[in-house]
Amino acid sequence: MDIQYASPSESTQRANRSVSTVAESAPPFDTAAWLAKLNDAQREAVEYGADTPNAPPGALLVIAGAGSGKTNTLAHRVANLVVKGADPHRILLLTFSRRAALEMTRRVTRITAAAATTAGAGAALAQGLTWSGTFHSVGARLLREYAELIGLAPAFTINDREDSSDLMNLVRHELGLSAKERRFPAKSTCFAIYSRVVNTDASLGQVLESAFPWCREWEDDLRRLFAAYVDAKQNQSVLDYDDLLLYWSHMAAEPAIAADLSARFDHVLVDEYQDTNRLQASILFALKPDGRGLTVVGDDAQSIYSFRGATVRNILDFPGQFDPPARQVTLERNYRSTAPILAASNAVIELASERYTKNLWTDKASAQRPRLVTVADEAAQARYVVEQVLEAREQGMKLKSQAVLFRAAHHSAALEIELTRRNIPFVKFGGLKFLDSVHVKDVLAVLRWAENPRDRVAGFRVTQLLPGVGPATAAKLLDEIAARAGTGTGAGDPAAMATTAGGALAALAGFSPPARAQEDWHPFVKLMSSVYGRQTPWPAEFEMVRRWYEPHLERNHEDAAIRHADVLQMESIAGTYPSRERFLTELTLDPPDATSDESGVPLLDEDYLILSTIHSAKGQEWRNVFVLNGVDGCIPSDLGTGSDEEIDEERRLLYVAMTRAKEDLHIVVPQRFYVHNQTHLGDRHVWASRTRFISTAMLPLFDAYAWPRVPVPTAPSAAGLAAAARAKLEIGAKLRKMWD
DNA sequence: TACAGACGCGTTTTT
DNA sequence: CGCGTCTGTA
Repeated sequence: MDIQYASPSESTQRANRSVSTVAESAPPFDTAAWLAKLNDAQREAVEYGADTPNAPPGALLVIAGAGSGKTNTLAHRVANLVVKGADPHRILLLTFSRRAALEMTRRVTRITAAAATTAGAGAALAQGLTWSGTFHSVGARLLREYAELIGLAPAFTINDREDSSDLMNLVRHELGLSAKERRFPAKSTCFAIYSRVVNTDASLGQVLESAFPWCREWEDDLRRLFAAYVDAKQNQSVLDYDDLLLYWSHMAAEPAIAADLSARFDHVLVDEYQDTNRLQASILFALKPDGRGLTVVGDDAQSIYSFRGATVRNILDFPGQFDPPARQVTLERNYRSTAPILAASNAVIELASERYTKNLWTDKASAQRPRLVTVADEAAQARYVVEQVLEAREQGMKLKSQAVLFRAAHHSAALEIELTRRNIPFVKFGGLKFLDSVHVKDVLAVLRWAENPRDRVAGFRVTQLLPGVGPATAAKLLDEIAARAGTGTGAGDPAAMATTAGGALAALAGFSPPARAQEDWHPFVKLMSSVYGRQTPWPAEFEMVRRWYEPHLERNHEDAAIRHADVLQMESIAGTYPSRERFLTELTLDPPDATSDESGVPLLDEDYLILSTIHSAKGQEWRNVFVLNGVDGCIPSDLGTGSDEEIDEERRLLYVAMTRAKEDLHIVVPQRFYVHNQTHLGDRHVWASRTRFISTAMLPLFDAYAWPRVPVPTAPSAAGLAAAARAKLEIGAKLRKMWD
């Protein structure tokens, strides 16, 4: 989808033609040339309001279909604003992931560099693009800046989902909710409910009704639990993901801060707007109430994050939020995929019950229709993919240009085994994270506790690493620390934090540990006193923590060696961050999202195949794409067929997967696959049928065949059939005899 | 109170 | 199958 720069002769012509539109005072940029290769709609999106970059007009909505050059257009818009005189420090660019943010910065740099008469100017301009990141990471940064104004400790630590569930669990125990006669919802369910209430701006009752009907009976207890959970977070100076948005939103609504906050940014640009939720929208409206300088880009056909509270209404209702309504530009020309791939993708999305954008078009002709490949089972599916991938590589297509996509992380298990067996390097995106393993979490917990002695979840975890210390002892110790270190309210200044650390340390040193922990207690106190007192500079501190952790790792895990390698890897990552706080924050907000087989992450310059969940594949593209398990039960997932909305989201998911392909698309349909423990009967296989999203009427759009291609079977002879029937009878009789 | 082992339950996608 | 929770024992 990259839009190439115009050849010199072409750009000169275009430049001459539009030179009259460029103001006399235009900076030394070949302005027209670098916009020449954009199509009309893209150019409209890029140039809207750019002539008055410091007094921007009302909001802009760009509906950008898959492969329509969305990233490129947004990057050009940012570059153009900067070129026209906008201050890059005052541009806020919100993207979906850290990866997307980096990509955007890279492109803006390249574009401005290409446009600038001197390359140095372009680089300098883009380096000024300092406010670029996810909602959560930008929120964290702003909150640290304004922390003292809003009664937050600037050294707050951030809980990831696991940590948040753990805290929810601690609170649940304290309230005695775990000892109910009827089973109370699990900690992760409680947290999911809480998170949904926060993100969708709905009441607890509504959320329970619509998304967790089986928990309705617990509404009162849940409300009590959530209140206590919020208290606990505040006492411990801990924020969860949702708080980063929630505090930001409330801060932006506070008149005293709102003016300052919104005056900081002349332009706010948001990518993937279809996947934002109510809370995020409220932040935007608070930042730019009249819409001036606000640009959002997205595609309602690619909305796939409603499970996270995202609502497609955000993008659909966006224009009407402002008076006059937002300007709307639609990008419908696809630069990525061939016409047959696009035709099939369009057909899939066309059957959605609600659609808003028009069909995409392209002029990339190709004779190759997308393939719909039927294979016997998951093993055959893995073999098919491997063979096709290798064949494509033989013909010069790098592994990196090929990707295998799937609905759920575990769908790639069989393939991963086959790839490992055949020594094909791969990197997997999505699914279990590096950070989810216990040993990594253990080490991080020590660092988090060091950063914030009031962080109860961290302390709880760390203390129990010692032999002979369980939940009861840990709780006792943490109570003493809390008593001596005070609560988090009103905290914030370094002196208070020092008091907290001092109190925590005194409690640790004065604690009489259980007999079994005697020996380990002193080294433990020594470690904590060093980290609390910041006696060891970062990143040497990490090494110290690691050395302390090693014997505990050894004792608690059979496979300590493998885990130890992970810890060492983390240590090298730690070295690239300037401080403990930055390391912790960024690791929590932007965890490394790729895992690979045990041989370790391939070096960046090596060639490797991409495996990815469809969700993680968003925004990416490859020449050759395989979609695994194109069967009902996987796409759509069995778990996502409750309502029409859910089914539509599953359909969009398939659409997103298909539109990642540039040249060749394979949808693989195993006829049989195993379902684990779905019934009391244990594992069993089920006969699968093609995904409902590819109807029989759509089959002509595909090249449908079975693999391996078998020769047309010859009819068995009558004599042969008779013999076979006889054999079957005899075997049956033998088996029955075993039990006579 | 800690911990090992039994048991039973659910099981997607992610900042 | 893998995880979390429960039970029994030291």
